[in-house]
Amino acid sequence: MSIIFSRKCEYGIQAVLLLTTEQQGGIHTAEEIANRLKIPKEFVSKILQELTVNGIIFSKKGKSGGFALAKNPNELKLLDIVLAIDGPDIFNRCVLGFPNCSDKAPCPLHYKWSQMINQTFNMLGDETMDKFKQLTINKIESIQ
Amino acid sequence: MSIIFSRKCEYGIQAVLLLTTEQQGGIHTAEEIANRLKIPKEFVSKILQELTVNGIIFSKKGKSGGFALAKNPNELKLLDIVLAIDGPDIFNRCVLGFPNCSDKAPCPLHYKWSQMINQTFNMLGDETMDKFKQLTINKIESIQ
DNA sequence: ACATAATCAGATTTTTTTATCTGATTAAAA
DNA sequence: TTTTAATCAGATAAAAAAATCTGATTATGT
Repeated sequence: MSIIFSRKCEYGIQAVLLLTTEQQGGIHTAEEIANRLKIPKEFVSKILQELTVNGIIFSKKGKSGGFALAKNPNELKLLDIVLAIDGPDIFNRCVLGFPNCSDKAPCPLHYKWSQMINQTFNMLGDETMDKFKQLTINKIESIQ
Repeated sequence: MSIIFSRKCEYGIQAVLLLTTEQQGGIHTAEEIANRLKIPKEFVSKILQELTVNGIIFSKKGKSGGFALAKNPNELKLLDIVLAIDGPDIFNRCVLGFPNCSDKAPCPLHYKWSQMINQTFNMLGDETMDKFKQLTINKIESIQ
């Protein structure tokens, strides 16, 4: 199957979106996140840890602990989440897998693709956060 | 690692591009294709078979056999190749993995993403074939 | 007709990704 | 201070994708 993001990355983005729908400081446990998104708890725990290490979210240990957004959602870009989870490969690697693809020796998709990548992966910055939140809330509800 | 296309799909696209750089009817063996693209021969053989079944390329069996483009390159779209190898999943599946994502209940990336998909996956139709061929030749040479 | 060189088909192995398990550590609440 | 409920860390298992192997079939060229 062709995929765009790894499963890990999909779950990570979903989790961040869920946290985004809450007030700043609204804290959720890994189990709660897993249940609402219907994804494996242990797996999402690992991903939440990576997001924590990379400063996208923060974690509170111990009883009544959990996870919450570290940044103001307005400053958050999709780029940051993907970088935190899967690293820079998706941006460095040629979309068709040609090893020497570059601006100077571009593959047939090179220009359109990097244009698209820039547009898409910076999107959480220029969308208004209200609209974004609303869409996300709809989505979370539609899962349940 | 986040990827865009499966490895299988990448190899398939690369192989078709290689065939595109030849005159219509120019035939190449799986081994030749594997060597020029520096990808595993047995794996690309399988992929070439799938492309054959789906009518993207045709195969000639026996001695002096091999593979060649089945269509006029002008009629060929990236979409066709991806569909032949990985099926329609990439177009049906939500980019963020939300199970109920649709036009009516869109995920935050839904609209931008489908816009991008349409632009990108139909591209081999509206690019002029000469330019496309030139880019591909550059690319193949830069690998070696 | 025979040898050769290719595709084709299916099974198997290896590697990577996804998912699970176990236990340690942390901190709040009783 | 003890119990409880959470993150954290590392090992392991299961599933999927990528790669390899073996042999059969096909058709060309000698």
